[in-house]
Amino acid sequence: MPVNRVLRADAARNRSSLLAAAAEEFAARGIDASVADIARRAGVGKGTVFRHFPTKDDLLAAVVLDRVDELAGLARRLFRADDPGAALFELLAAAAGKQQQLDLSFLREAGDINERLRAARERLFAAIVAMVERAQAAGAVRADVTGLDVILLMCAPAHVAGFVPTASPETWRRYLAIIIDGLRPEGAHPLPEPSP
Amino acid sequence: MPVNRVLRADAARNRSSLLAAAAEEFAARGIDASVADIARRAGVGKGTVFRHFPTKDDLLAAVVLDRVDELAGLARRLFRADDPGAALFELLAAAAGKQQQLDLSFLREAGDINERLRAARERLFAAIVAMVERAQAAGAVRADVTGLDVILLMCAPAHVAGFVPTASPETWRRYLAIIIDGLRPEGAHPLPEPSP
Amino acid sequence: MPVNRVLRADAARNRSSLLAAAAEEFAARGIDASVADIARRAGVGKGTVFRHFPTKDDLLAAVVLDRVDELAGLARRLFRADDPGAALFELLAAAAGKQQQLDLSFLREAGDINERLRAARERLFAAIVAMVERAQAAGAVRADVTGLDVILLMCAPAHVAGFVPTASPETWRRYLAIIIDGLRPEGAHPLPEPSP
Amino acid sequence: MPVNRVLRADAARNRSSLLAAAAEEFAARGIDASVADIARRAGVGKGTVFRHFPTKDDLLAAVVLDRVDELAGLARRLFRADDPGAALFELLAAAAGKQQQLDLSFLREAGDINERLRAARERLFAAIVAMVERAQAAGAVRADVTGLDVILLMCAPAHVAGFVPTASPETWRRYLAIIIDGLRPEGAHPLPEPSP
DNA sequence: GATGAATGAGTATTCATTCAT
DNA sequence: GATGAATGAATACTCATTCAT
Repeated sequence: MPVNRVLRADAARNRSSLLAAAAEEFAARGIDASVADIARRAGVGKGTVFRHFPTKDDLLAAVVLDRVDELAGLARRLFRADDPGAALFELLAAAAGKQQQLDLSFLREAGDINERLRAARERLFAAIVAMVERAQAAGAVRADVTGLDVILLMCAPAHVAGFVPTASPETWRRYLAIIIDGLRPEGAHPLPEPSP
Repeated sequence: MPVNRVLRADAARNRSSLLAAAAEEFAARGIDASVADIARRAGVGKGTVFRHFPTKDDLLAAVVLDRVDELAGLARRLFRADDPGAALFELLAAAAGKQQQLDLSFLREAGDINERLRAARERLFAAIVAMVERAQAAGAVRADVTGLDVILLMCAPAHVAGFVPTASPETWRRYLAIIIDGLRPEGAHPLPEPSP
Repeated sequence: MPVNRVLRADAARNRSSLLAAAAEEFAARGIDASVADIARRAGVGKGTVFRHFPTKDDLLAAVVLDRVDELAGLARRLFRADDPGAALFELLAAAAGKQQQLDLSFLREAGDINERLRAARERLFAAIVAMVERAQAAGAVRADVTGLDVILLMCAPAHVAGFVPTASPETWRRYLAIIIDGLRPEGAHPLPEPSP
Repeated sequence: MPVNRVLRADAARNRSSLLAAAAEEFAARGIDASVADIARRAGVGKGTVFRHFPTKDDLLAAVVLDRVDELAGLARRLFRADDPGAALFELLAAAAGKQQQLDLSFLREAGDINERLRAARERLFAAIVAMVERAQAAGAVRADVTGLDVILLMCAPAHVAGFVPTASPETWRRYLAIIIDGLRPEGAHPLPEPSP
C-alpha cells in the first residue's frame, strides 16, 4: 500500500505537469500542438501521456475542464455578490482571460465529449444564465438578451484580440468593454433574430 | 481563339468548382481541410487542384481574396452613402455574412501571403478606417474606437454564432447588433487598454 | 496529299526539336528530366511529345539511338583507316565525348528496350569488336582484352569526369588517355577475372 | 541501464537492417530508391526509417559514411605498408569493391551534405593523395597523375562492371587491373588536359 | 495533328497511438 | 508504472500519361 501511495504521488505529479504543459502548448500552437511536444515540455515520455489520457482529445478536454471548473467556482462565489452587473462582468472578464490562454471554442463540440466536461460545462452555463437574469433584474443588462447570448459573446474578446499577436496581452479587455457596453440597457436597439 | 476559349471554359468551370469546394471545406474543417477532400468535393482529381493553385496556401488565399475583393467593392460603393453610420453597419453585416462561410481570421497572417491578397486586404482595411472616421464625424460611432477595433470586432459575430451550428444561419445578425450597440456613442463607458 | 506533306514536314521538325531538347535536358538533369521541361524546351505541347514517343523511355531510347547510330557510322568509316590503333582510340574518344552529353549507361538495360535501339547497339558493338581485334593484330592493344572490355571501359571517362562538374568539359580526355595506356601492350600485367 | 540496453539492442538491430537494406536498394535502384521500399526490405515500418534518419538524404549519407569510414580506416593502416605501390592498389581495390555495393558517386555532391560525411570524405581523400605521392616517389605510379585523378578513376571499375549484371561479382577486378596498368609509369603517354 | 487540362499513382514526411522492454 | 521505439494512416505535392477540344 505505501508503495502504491508513492506511485500515486508520482502519477499525480505527472498528471499535473501534463495538464500544465498541454495548456501551454495548446495555447501556443493551437489544437495542432503535438503530443510529443507536450510530453517533452512536461518532462515525461510520450507513453505516459497516453496512460493518463487515452486520447489527445481527452487531454484537451481535461485542460478545458480545468478552466471550466475554475470559472464555475468563480461563478458560484460571484453569484452572491452585491452588484449583480459588476459580478457578471467580472465573470466575463475571467472567462475571456482564460480563453486568452486556450480557445474555449472547443466548448461547442458537444457531441463526443468527455462526460465530466459536459457536466462541468452545464454547471457553468447554468451559473451564467442565473447571473444574467439577476443582472437583468437589477437593470444592469438589457432585457432582450439571454444567458446563451452572453455565453457566446464572452468568447469573442479573446478571439478578436488574438488577431493581433503583437498587441498587449490585455487587449481583450478593450473588446470585452465594448461588448459589455452593447449588453447594457442604455441605447439598446431592438435585436434581429431570436436567441439560438 | 475559339478552341482556346472552349478549353478555358472547362478550366474556368473547374476553377470555380474548386473555389466553391475549398470555401466550403475550409469553412467546415478549418485551415486543416485536406486538398484531397476539396478535390473530391469539387469533383476533380487532386492534380487539378495543383494545376490551378500551386499550393494549398494559394488556394486558401484565392478563396479569401474572393471574399475580400467583394467586401472592398461594397465598401467603395457604400463610402458615398448618405448615412455614414448605416453605411458602416451595412458593411459590417456584409463582412460578418461572408465569414459565416469562411473564417477570415486568415487575414491576420500577414507574413508570406499572396501579394494580391495583401493588397486587397490593405484596400479593404483603408476603406473601413475611412468609413469609421466618417461615421464618428457624423456621431454614429463612439469617438474612442479606431478603425482597427472595428475591423477586429467585425470578425466576432460569425465566430460566436458558429458555436451553435443548429441555430439559424442568420444568427450572427443578432450578435452583430449587440456589438454595434456597443460601438455607438450612447451609453459608452471609457475603454481600458489602447487600441492595438 | 500535299497537305499531308506539309503536316509531315511539321511533324518532322517537331520530332527533331524534341530529340534535341531531350538530349539537352537528359544531359543536364539526368534520366529524371521531366517531359514537361523537354516539351517546353522544344517549344511544343506536352501532348506532342507523346504523339511522337509513346513513352518517356521511348524518347530516351530515341536519343540514345541517335548517338549510337552516329558512333556506328563513325566506326564504319574508321574501320578502313590505316592505323588500327589510332582508329580505335579515335572511336573511343568519340564515344566518350558523346557520353559527356548523355550517359550511355542506358545501353545496359537490354531487357525491354526498343528493337531498333538493340539492333543499332549490336551493330556498334560488332564494329568495336572488329576494331579491337584489328588493333590487337597490329600490336596497338594488349592481347588479353576483349572487345567487350573495351566497350565497357569506354564508358568510364565521361562517368568519372562527371564527378567534377566545375572542371573543363574536356576533362574526360585525360581519363580516356590513362585508360588507353592501360589497354596498350607495353607494361601490361596479367588480368584477373575473365572477360564477362 | 540493462533495460535501456535491451531497447537499444532492438533499435540497433533495426538501424543496421535499415542501413543494409538502404545500401542494397540504393545500389539496385540508384538514388531514386524509395523510402517505402527500403523500409519494406528492412522489414520495418516507414516511420521507423524516419525515426533513425530524419531525412532520406541522411539515410543515404549514413550508408555512404559507413563505406567511407571503412576505407579511411584501411587507408590509415595501409599508409605504413612496405610497398607503397601495392598499398595504393590494395586501397583502390577495396574502394572499388565497396562501390560494387553502392555507387559512391554521391561523394561528388559537396553542397548540403552531412557534416560528418564531408569530414570523413576529406580524411579519405587526404589519405589517398598522400598514398599516391608516396607511390609516385617509389616509382610505382606515373608522375603526371594527381591524387584526384586516382580518386576519380577508382570509381570506374564498379561503374563499368555494373553494366554486365550477369557477370561474376568480381569482374570489377579486371577493369581495375587495366586502369592500374594505365597508372603505371611504364609505357605512359603524355596526358592531355590538366587534372581538375 | 497539336495543345494543355485533367488524372491519379507515387513520394517524402508527420504524428497519434500501440506495445515490448 | 514509465519509456520511447515502432507503426501506418494521412498529407501536400510531382509527374508520366490520357483525352477533350
